[in-house]
Amino acid sequence: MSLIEPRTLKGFRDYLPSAMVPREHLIDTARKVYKSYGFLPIDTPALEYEEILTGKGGDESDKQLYRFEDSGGRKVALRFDLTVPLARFVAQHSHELGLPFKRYHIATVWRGENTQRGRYREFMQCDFDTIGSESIACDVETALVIHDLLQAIGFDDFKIHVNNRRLLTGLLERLDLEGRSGAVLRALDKLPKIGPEKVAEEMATSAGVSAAQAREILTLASVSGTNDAMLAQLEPLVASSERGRDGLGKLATLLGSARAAGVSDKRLQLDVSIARGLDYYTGTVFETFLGALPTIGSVCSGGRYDDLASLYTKERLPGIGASLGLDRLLAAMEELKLLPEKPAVAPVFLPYFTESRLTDYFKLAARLRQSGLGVEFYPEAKKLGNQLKYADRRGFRFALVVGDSEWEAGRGQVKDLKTGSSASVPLETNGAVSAELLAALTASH
RNA sequence: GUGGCCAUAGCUCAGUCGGUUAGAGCACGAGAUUGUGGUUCUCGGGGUCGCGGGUUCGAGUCCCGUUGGCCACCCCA
Repeated sequence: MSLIEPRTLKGFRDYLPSAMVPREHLIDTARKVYKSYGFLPIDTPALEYEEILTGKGGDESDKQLYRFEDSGGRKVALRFDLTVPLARFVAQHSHELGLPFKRYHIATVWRGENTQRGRYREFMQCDFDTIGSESIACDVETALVIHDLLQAIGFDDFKIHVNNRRLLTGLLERLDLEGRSGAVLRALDKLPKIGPEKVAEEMATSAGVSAAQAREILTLASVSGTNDAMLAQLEPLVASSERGRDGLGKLATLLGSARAAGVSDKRLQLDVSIARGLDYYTGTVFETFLGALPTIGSVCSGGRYDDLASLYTKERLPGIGASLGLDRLLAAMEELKLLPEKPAVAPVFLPYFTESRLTDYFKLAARLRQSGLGVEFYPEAKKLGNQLKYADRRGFRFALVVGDSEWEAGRGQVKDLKTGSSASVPLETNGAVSAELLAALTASH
């Protein structure tokens, strides 16, 4: 009989413990940061009616959608991001939620696009959004969450690029290019990659922008310097547009408030050229780059949208949020060797030494766990050397060696696997785990 | 979706001009005086040379297709 070749689909991955441990750690960190700002968890189905998911996002996301007919003949699709399901969710439940509604959502999404380093067809997003408020306070808070998140993950060298789309839409309005903002923005997004001339070319072909118009747009986009200097330079450029002035004012407030909250200008940078691909952003936009690995792209992106759920409800639901690119971030951390080689395990390793004492080992391990210590008991009474080798490879900190003589003496040998030293301590006092044992097993260096 | 490069052991790779039983390091398993790991030494298991077809007396090696990976474009986390 021929065997079935074990394999996974292109762009879909298995996660071994060495990959899963840092992954869970990252998710825990994100959860902790989101909660510290009052965001609440939600979840939605992986599968939605196709019409829910195809309504927005344009041709490009439609192409990348995994869709099929279920056995009941319904047209369904796998969610492509967490924002569209959020829109549906809020439209459906807004009366029970209360506004403003702050949620986070950590879940898998699927895109049938070509794979690349850090880019898969199944990947996880960690979104947080604030729905139902247009206050600039939410924009500030979004920046702070991104900042805290990256810092909590352990990055020191990163930069959040921030912009406001109203700057540009204000200018486009004045240039009578209002309807073509999407194409202009996409071209502008490539500025750092292909340079101003190519961008002007692309704007001419894709949006019919004249050379003079392109010059104005590029002048706006090429403003540089410190945040304060840029704000000053931008002022005259947008002065004639109310929308532009509003965008600039919001940026100034955002930068000032973030600074007051302790975010240094090194980490939050006004960048007029970032625009974000998706058309639904209307105000503040964010992209976050790692100083050590800018080529991997943005690891946390988001922005403000003023009509999140208009496809599903007549209620007006403005919002702002961002998404942490978990897989991209993990790929970056792996490349930068920020991930531990040995996954963390239970702190205490208990070798199975005296075969006839099985129940005693279980009793000892159970007591230690009740005292709050993680304990792994080796399942086979193999040679001690082999068991210690196993413990060493897994990265255990302590081995509690208890053999014939130890059982008889009522004492255990606590071996520090890092230093190789060991100490003999009593196993119990008055029928409970002895204080000496607990102390020896929780000692840290 | 378009284009380029690549595919040999679990991993990283060597394999001459097309020639005989396809190699190394790491990893894994066993052992080196009875109950002490990380270093060392010995031995061992593990390969449809991604898959399918073709050329040839003969293909890991050349050709075509296919699948997968990487990279660029597109798009995006």
